[in-house]
Amino acid sequence: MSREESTTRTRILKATCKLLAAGDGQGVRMADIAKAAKISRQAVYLHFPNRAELLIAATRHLDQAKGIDQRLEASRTAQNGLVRLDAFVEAWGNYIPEIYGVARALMAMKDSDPEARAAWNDRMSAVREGCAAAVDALERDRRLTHVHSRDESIDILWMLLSIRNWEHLIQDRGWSQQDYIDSIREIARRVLVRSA
Amino acid sequence: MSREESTTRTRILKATCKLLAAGDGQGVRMADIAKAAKISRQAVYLHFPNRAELLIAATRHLDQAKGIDQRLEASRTAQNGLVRLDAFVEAWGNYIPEIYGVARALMAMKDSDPEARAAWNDRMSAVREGCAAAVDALERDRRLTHVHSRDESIDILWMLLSIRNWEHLIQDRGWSQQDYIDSIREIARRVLVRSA
DNA sequence: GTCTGCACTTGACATTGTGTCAATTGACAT
DNA sequence: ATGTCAATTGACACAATGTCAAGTGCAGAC
Repeated sequence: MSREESTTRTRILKATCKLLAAGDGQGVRMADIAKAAKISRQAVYLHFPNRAELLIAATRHLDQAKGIDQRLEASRTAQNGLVRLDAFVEAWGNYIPEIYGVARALMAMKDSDPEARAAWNDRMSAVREGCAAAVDALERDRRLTHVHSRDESIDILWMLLSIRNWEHLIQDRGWSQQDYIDSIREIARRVLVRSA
Repeated sequence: MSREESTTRTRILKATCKLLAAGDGQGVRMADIAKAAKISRQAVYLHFPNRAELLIAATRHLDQAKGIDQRLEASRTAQNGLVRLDAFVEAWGNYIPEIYGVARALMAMKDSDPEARAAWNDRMSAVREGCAAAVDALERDRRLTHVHSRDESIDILWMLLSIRNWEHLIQDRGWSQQDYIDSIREIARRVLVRSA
């Protein structure tokens, strides 16, 4: 939200996010986006070279608009590793539904477009950093189970928090967001944390 | 393998599986499959009405050729719930790499084709039944943690064993198959099993 | 032997969606 | 007035899927 600069570029990005969030999913074409932004299809190409770049820009736009960085940053202020783990699970887990539409489109594109793949991996590595920070905080408190190594623990937490897992439970199995958060938090604790 | 009936239909299915397993991934078109099966592109359409049905038939073909049913059945003979859980994790987890290529193509198609989606869900519900059997066996032994309900436990095990999670760890993070199996087994135990 | 049916081939074509190109319009700034 | 810049319009190239119609070659029946 922040600035109300309604440049054509941001109108396109907003339209893209809106259509993808609506969840019709597959059926979002360049022409649909143009129509939603009330410009011609060709005008979209004046701002974005192709569909992949548009989707990438849309995720960045969304990340900024939703303030994901600040939200994840919040978990950094936690006093100890356990609280930090919980806070991170909650912050990211509650962020997923807000970006799912766009994320889904980008995930699909990543199979065919190397640029999209790179952008996606970049985005995911940011999440992984959060996982690493949480794991390291546990380690510092000597509360990390050493069934797995540090790096393995990070990968496991990252896997648990993947958008695909959210999709599995919420979309495919009909879980509520609250049940999802509660379960993932519990699983993360059981797998990563040992009793004091 | 079983029968060496080299009908055109099975030649097409074998070619499809082979190309998809090769992992080039996105770049498998109907024309590629036809060429690999040494027939004309149009002949493929004499046997399968469209790409979606071909992919669906290919997964069925692969499931049968690899004997997935027997392999999963093996875990049913386990004496107790814990052994059964381990056996199921191992059987399914080791099956994933053998079908990943075809599964990936079908997963991609499921976003756009309702038939593919239905076929995929059907396939996945078979895996879920295995998860349910393992959870129920634990329940019978009074070894199931009751942090989650029975149904939630099933969904969680199913989520842990999802192909996407295998993809995350093996493809994206470079884990070995052995590390993957060991970790998932360990996580499943920690989440589902309580000490005797 | 020829006829018939069947599996397959050949080549053309429709369709959908992406991306490109060139000519034009309209507004605004100087 | 003129130049510039964003956007429009319409035409087109390109993949890839899927459809259609005519033709080929071969095996089995009579």
